[in-house]
Amino acid sequence: MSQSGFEHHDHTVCISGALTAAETYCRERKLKLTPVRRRVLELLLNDHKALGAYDILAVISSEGLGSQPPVAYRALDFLVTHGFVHKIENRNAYTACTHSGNEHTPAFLICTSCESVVEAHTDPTQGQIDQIAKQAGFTVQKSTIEIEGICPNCVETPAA
Amino acid sequence: MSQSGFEHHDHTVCISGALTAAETYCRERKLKLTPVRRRVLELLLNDHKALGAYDILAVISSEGLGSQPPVAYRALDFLVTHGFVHKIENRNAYTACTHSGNEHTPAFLICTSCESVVEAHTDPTQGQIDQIAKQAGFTVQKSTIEIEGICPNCVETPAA
DNA sequence: GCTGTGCTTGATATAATGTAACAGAGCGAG
DNA sequence: CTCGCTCTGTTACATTATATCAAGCACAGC
Repeated sequence: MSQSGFEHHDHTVCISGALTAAETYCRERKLKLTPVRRRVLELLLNDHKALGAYDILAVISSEGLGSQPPVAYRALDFLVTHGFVHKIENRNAYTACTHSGNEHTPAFLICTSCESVVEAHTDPTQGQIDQIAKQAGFTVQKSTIEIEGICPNCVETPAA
Repeated sequence: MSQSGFEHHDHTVCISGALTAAETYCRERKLKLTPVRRRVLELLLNDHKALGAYDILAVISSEGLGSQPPVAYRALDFLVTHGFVHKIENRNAYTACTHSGNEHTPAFLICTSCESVVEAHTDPTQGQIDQIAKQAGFTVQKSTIEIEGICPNCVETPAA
């Protein structure tokens, strides 16, 4: 992984790293990374895009892992709750967390051309948001930061 | 209006100000602030909360202004396109813009207790987001910033 | 005044996204 | 071995959003 997140990288490392991190995390807390849950996480790790719940359902269903919407939504709930996956609100879609394990305030860069999603990070104690909240006497529980635009790859060669 | 946005204020001024601003804007550009569109804007101005499209539809329908979903969605599209209304993605709901007319990068403070929504503002040239985007070579088109938490009124008296 | 053009609305149907609720399966603790 | 827990299977439904085509309406130009 590099600084920007849009560069080429050894993606098999991305996947296996995140999977083993998830396995470790679950083992430590006696959570069950069941076949459905694991498979959904794998699917989302497969590339840095956001998949809709029904896209995911279509795949796991074709693999005999459950064919009804609740199966997909339950797996996603689990993965989101434990921080393995984030929901991209403005797409109604889900993407694997690329910083598993850490507490974080993610900010997503979403390319409107190739639909790549990169998870960046803000320092919550540094930003304007925190200032604004403080000034307003507002206690922050959760931040959703989603930035749409054109990624460096698509500036050069649209829809890479 | 004050700095934080959660204080009491003369809300009739809020409403009439935003409405006349919208009227002026439309007159200048020969846009049509038709009865449905105007009424939807009014509804959203009525209080600083986010309303779902079907909440809005229920009201306008009861007033004889159109009873099918596309009526509400079209009015909302118009209002969003021209910046009179913003969509709150994590609620699938809509709220009136309280800074009509200005180009802006809004950040929403959403109280999970009373569901109030306050529109704050970031300086896009100042924040971490801009830095992150620059570093990644990412061209920003649109930002979605939604902060959930507890507003100052609800800290004192829950669910005010 | 007519007429054509473009935008707005009306209306039907359907797609996409998300949940409630309950029954059954599997597994570990006692 | 059985109780209790979590996870899964399944049915049914709720909510959010859009595609499509027909009809109205206003204004520009003739």
